[in-house]
Amino acid sequence: MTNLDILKEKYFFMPDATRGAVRYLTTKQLEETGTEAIVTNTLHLLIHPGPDVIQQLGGIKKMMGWKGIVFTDSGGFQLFSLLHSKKWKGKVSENGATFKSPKEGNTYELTPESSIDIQMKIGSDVLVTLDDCRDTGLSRADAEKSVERTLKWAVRCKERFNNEYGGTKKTGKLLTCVVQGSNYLDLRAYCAKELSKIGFDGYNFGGYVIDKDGELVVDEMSAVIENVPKDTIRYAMGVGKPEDIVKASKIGYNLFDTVLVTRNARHGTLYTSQGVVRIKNSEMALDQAPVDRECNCECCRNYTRAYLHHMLKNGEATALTLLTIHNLTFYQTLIKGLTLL
RNA sequence: GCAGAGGUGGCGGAGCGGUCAAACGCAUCGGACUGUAAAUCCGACUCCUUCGGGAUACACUGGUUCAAAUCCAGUCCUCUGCA
Repeated sequence: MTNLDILKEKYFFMPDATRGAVRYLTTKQLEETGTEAIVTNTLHLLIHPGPDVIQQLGGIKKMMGWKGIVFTDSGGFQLFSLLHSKKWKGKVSENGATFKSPKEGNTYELTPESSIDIQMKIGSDVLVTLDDCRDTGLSRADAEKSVERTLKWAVRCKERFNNEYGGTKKTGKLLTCVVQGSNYLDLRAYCAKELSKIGFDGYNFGGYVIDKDGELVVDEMSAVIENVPKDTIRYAMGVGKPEDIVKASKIGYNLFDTVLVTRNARHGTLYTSQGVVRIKNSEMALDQAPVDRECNCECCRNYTRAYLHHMLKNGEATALTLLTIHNLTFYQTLIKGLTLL
């Protein structure tokens, strides 16, 4: 059994392996970036390949050949981004959500209980309670509703985890919750306190982490940290740009994930010790330097900016792999350099 | 050499009298991306501009018209059938 207590003792950056794979990386390449934990997604894995299939295959870790830590995000964020925004057909109610997958048309139900069941079948190490995630700029009334629902669902998740599976004692797994409250500091504090009364292994900052100007919502994040027990996981979900991870770490968060690392790599925005480098820009065409002179990843050890520029602009998938390796290595190096804990 | 089709912005390709600085695609040049429906999306792409506009533009040269990428004549090129 993996020693999960380490999650409370140091900083981690988790790349998103939404469907059970960090896009364009093999599990070996993923390990070589210094990654120790990943996040997979309950809702995506529910649809494909389905929790029963994963269970029959021995769980996500066996499927992936991954020896590190696996988080499962509960699907709360997807209920927001796909259902509330009406990109998918479905509805969210007090009991949970029902929705149709747009490709196959199958109907699914995601409730606090089923979310836990699915996460158990996936075989994750750290589960996340289903939450009612909303957009920023929410009205007070809607924010209150979201908090109340998130609290009720958290209770139901914990009961399911304990009653059905025997909790951490029996499973060795951890259960973390999500704090909502939008931009209302008192609601954030209230939600954090109430969740603390219930008791979880970790308290995750949920909702949107940047405001409309792209600034990290540090006040909201602080309001949560101040009302949560010490010696727990403090996961800033969706954070963020390198400078925002540094900011969040100073507030007291120790665990991060963001799609920016891998998505931006694919889109040609690279993080380096000298700042952002846009590899697709024309000035890179003859640049024989590595992406980052201070980086020792496979990409920077072996390839020039010019070569990567050429490959990415011309659709060679190898570039997506190499650039993802670089960005993720940069993040893991950054996270290992954080020393406040 | 007869017959037919055609020459449009970096390329492909619409338009066939005015609302055309010219659809759409590609290429090019920027930008965005924050618990991933994303190898995606957005913008720019003749020149100048005090951002209101202004000046040149649809092979070339003339012409018809208030008005031409669009109609007419000639010139130069290209492609396809027949010899």
